[in-house]
Amino acid sequence: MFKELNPLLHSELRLAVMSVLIGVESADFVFLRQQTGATAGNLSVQLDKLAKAGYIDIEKTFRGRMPCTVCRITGAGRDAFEEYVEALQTYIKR
Amino acid sequence: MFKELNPLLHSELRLAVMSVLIGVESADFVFLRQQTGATAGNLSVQLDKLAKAGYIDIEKTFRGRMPCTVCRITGAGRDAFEEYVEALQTYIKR
DNA sequence: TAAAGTAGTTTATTTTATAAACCAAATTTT
DNA sequence: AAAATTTGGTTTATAAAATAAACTACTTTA
Repeated sequence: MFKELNPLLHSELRLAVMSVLIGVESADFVFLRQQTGATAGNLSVQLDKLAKAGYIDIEKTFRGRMPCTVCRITGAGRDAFEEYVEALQTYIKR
Repeated sequence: MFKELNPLLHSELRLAVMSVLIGVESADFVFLRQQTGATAGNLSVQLDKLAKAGYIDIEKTFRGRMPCTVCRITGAGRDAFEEYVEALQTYIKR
């Protein structure tokens, strides 16, 4: 009847992040913050969770001496997102 | 960019309940349990939340001497569900 | 009449989401 | 040039949420 919703993606902020990342080659912390409207603390925590799940890669570099966090979606992330959207359809399609 | 997801509907079980109720005139506790696969405790709590939000009406009657809880979606519930689905589109449509 | 099942509710626990507080470096103000 | 502010984050604390476990009350079955 209803497919299970991956709890890692069933979160407003993490879903927004994935939604941004699926459409771009990469996105840095500041860009993700702008797009999602999240606080830095919340974004930092949720990015870590996505990275630990293997859904995104996080590259921490420096631009000059300022930290710069660049994120990319992984293949597993793409798959999980697609599966999540399919599962959602079982709840919302009439 | 992203529309806010109504936190009352952004919950796997409550969303499943609403999804069932939107398609039927009414549904009792046992039917909702079957359709969603939820535990009785969890279902009871989540039904209360939906009722408190005005998204469903709960009628507690008896069938013989056994309790019987009948649920119906309200107009507000229908509206909220529709808005939630629209908000979701901003996250998942490519 | 004891055991098991039905239809739930209440309580307790674990997870989660989120904000607040913090840190280090850079920039701006006085 | 010292002090205050901003930038780009991380860590910690707290409030809210989901969920299961325990419980109640009644009924059916052995």
